[in-house]
Amino acid sequence: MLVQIADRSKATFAEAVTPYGLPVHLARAILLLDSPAPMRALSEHLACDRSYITGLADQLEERGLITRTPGQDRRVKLLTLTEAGQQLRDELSEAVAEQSLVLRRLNDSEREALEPLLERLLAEEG
Amino acid sequence: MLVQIADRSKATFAEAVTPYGLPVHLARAILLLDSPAPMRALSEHLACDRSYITGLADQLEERGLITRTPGQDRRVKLLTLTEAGQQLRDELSEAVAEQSLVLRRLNDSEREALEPLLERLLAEEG
DNA sequence: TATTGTTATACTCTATAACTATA
DNA sequence: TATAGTTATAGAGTATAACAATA
Repeated sequence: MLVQIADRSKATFAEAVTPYGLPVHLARAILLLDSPAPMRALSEHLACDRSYITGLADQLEERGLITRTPGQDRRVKLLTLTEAGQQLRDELSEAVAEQSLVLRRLNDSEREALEPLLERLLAEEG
Repeated sequence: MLVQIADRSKATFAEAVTPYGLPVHLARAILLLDSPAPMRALSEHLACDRSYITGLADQLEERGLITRTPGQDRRVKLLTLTEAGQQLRDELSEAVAEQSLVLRRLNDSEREALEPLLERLLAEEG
């Protein structure tokens, strides 16, 4: 059931996001770019290789949604949302929240009951 | 969180299953073959194309785990577990249950609390 | 005509390995 | 020497399209 729900949540996310013409991973990346972040950080959050982030960043840059700016450590590149990126991020975040299964199907007290259970499931071993 | 948990559940499933030398999809197929089923049914349960099932069935057949038997409708082929397949299915099902996050991390009352919430999340629209 | 399964092929996603530039 | 990002390439996984047999 958990896997089914997660699959649906992913599908729901994809639906919420496609009107904006963005592949899922680009949308996830934008939502993660709350503040400028090194590409390495993205690769950890998205659980993928750094080389894959390069491709995502290329696409986001082509669409004018981010810029790459060098960090204090000059090996690092910070991905920073442009103004268009910021705006899109706000819209996405609203659209995703609206469609969210958890928000649509459960009321406050149910969500409060669900959360600790999920936390236990996610807790580290031991 | 749901997505994270599901990803971990999938990873856990994969770990439980690899000692048996089976790719995840073959293992899932075997577990679904509780009783002989048309390939079409598999493709729906696994949410993939029929042409992909052909490949899975080929592999399962090579390993001597299933046979293809024609159905009453002679277009249909029923996938049926061989004796070896049955046995492997039993072992798999035990191994998977043992590793399950939900069984390992939650006690009975917690599982009872979780289930109705998940059911609401999965409920059809309306 | 529509459906089941098959075949061949092509595409998408993602990782690996080798590279550069810094540290 | 180790790390961040890049590049080119390869592989896994999966779909599409055309087809044969049956309904």
